[in-house]
Amino acid sequence: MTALKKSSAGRRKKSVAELTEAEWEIMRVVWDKEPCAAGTVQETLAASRNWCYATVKLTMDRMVAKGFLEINKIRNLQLFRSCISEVEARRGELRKMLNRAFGGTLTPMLKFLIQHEGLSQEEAAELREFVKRAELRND
Amino acid sequence: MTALKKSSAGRRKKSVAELTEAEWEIMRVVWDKEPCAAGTVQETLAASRNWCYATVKLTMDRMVAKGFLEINKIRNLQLFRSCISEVEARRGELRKMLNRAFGGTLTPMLKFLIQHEGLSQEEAAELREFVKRAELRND
DNA sequence: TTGCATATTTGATTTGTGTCAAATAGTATT
DNA sequence: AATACTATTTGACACAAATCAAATATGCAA
Repeated sequence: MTALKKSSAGRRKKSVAELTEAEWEIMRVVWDKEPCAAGTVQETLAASRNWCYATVKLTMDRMVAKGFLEINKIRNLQLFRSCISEVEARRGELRKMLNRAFGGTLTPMLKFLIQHEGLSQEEAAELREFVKRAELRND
Repeated sequence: MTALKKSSAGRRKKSVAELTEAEWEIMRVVWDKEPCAAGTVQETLAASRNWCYATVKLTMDRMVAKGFLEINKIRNLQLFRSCISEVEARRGELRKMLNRAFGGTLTPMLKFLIQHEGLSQEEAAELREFVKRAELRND
């Protein structure tokens, strides 16, 4: 069936996180700089997104409520850090996509990639390399 | 870089569609039964989603506004048909996921699959088969 | 202790999605 | 034409996300 592994032995709380686009942007900065203040995130994103401080801060507060971030307060300063890993976030995104567009299993997506997304020879070779390595690991 | 092919020669209008979950559900029925009436879609989905007719109809009307569906009217009956293919919708979903979670390129995702999603030996073999076939086609 | 300079919180607005109930309109049947 | 259906349209409402401007609070420096 080539489905994504649903759940293995030791299950973490909610390993399938679903972030919005804005949340992804913020998370990337947090993963990179945590622990960090909202102002730091806002400044870091200033180049690409013209968000004012209040916007970033409020969004981050909401992310705390959702369990994506947590705050560690030092005097008047709130330092944020992530509660979900990039792996979990990626897994969530991937799973959502697979469920929506490919019936939840991997095989149809791979087929799609090859049939419709024009995997070039080099890309295909690269993919094959990955597969080989995966097989070795599983031996 | 193993990026998704951005755009080839003959470009259709907007081949990167982004559907909501509800829209996906409706689209699946439309692709399967088009041309079809809103009532048909509502009835078909009745088993899984308890939506009343007006909900489905309004959502479909909004999808027309977005260019996902079109209406062909016969007397008092509106027959809907899709304006985007399943391939386009899948591509949109895939691209969105790649952009958000993997920097927009395929390679990191494949790596992720193998490293974190536990591709089994059979799955890996299956994948390798696909790759091989893809290579043959590209020769 | 008086203020400036941050950091934080609040209150609001806008937009989009999900969801209907109710009002209309059109067709078909007596 | 009057009735009974079915299809369509309209007018909400709730909620979540994105987005700020403005009001507050706090800490440091003169």
